[in-house]
Amino acid sequence: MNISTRFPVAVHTLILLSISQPGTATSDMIASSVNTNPVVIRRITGMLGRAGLVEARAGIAGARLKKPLAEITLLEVYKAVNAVGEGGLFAVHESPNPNCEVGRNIQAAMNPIFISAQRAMEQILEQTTVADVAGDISQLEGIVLPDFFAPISR
Amino acid sequence: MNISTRFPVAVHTLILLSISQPGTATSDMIASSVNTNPVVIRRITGMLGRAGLVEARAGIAGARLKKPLAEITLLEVYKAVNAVGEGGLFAVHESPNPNCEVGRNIQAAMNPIFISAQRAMEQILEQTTVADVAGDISQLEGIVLPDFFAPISR
DNA sequence: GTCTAATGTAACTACAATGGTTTCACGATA
DNA sequence: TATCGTGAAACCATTGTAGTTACATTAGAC
Repeated sequence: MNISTRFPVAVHTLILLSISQPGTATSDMIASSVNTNPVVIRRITGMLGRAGLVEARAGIAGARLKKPLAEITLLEVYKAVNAVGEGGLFAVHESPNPNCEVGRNIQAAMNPIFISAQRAMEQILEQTTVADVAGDISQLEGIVLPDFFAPISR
Repeated sequence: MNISTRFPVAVHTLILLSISQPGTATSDMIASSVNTNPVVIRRITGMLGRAGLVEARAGIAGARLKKPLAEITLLEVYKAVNAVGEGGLFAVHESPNPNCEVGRNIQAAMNPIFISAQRAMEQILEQTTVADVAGDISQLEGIVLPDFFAPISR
């Protein structure tokens, strides 16, 4: 499995909110840029709102940023939209056999590794702000990229 | 979402294979230590076999390790069981609007960050071998852990 | 005050991945 | 030959995601 697209969509949304004139970035407009349904956008702005990153009120067109993009790290966005569920990035197999030497210790032995692996990933996200991503977009604008739509490879 | 339990189950399985007398670690026996169904174990040993980590043949009880645990990194196991699917750890929202300045660049701007975040996580897994986990289990054995079954917290 | 537009939210659907289960053919060995 | 174990297919329940419809509520324009 992979991490929810809510995360990149939320970043996309925040950038649109920052570069749009107040009141113009409606969920309809954002949805057409993201290429999804307006309700999906509202769900995400709702989560961003509960995390204190934006302020959106019923009836008022367009959400408002509560912080400049330079003060919003990707990690904050990732956590705001609950990009990885409860229990962390790695799942563990529940209730292994306590009568087996391996079964009764495997979780305690692996948990620290899972935690540090997840933390290493999140630290990268913490080092980048949404403003950095927006800056990259400015730089990219007008430049032809040969592998523009290339999927993430490992 | 989170990473498949196939990963910890595969590590569990490899450790059992290494400490068991040849021919005794059947999928039934492993399943009872993991607390799952034997077919689930066979699915995983099949993937480990295709990755060259174990050798399992129909009719012969118990798979055989093809490498000592000290030469198997957690990253190899993680890749063997396809712990994160195709396209990488992070999903991207497909086909954003190419007529929007943000839409047509968001993927190119975020991909490098996604790749390095994923790589940071995988590097942690690469630094640990299955033998390290088995060693931790030996050390833990007999020691009472207060939060033994504590879930991963973030 | 009324109308329009936009949001928040609930409910439903389709889809994919996971993990559990049953079943059966086939190989190995006593 | 009988038994045991594996490989593989098929099926199912559960879960998370994303898309969609529908509707109540609110703000602002007229």
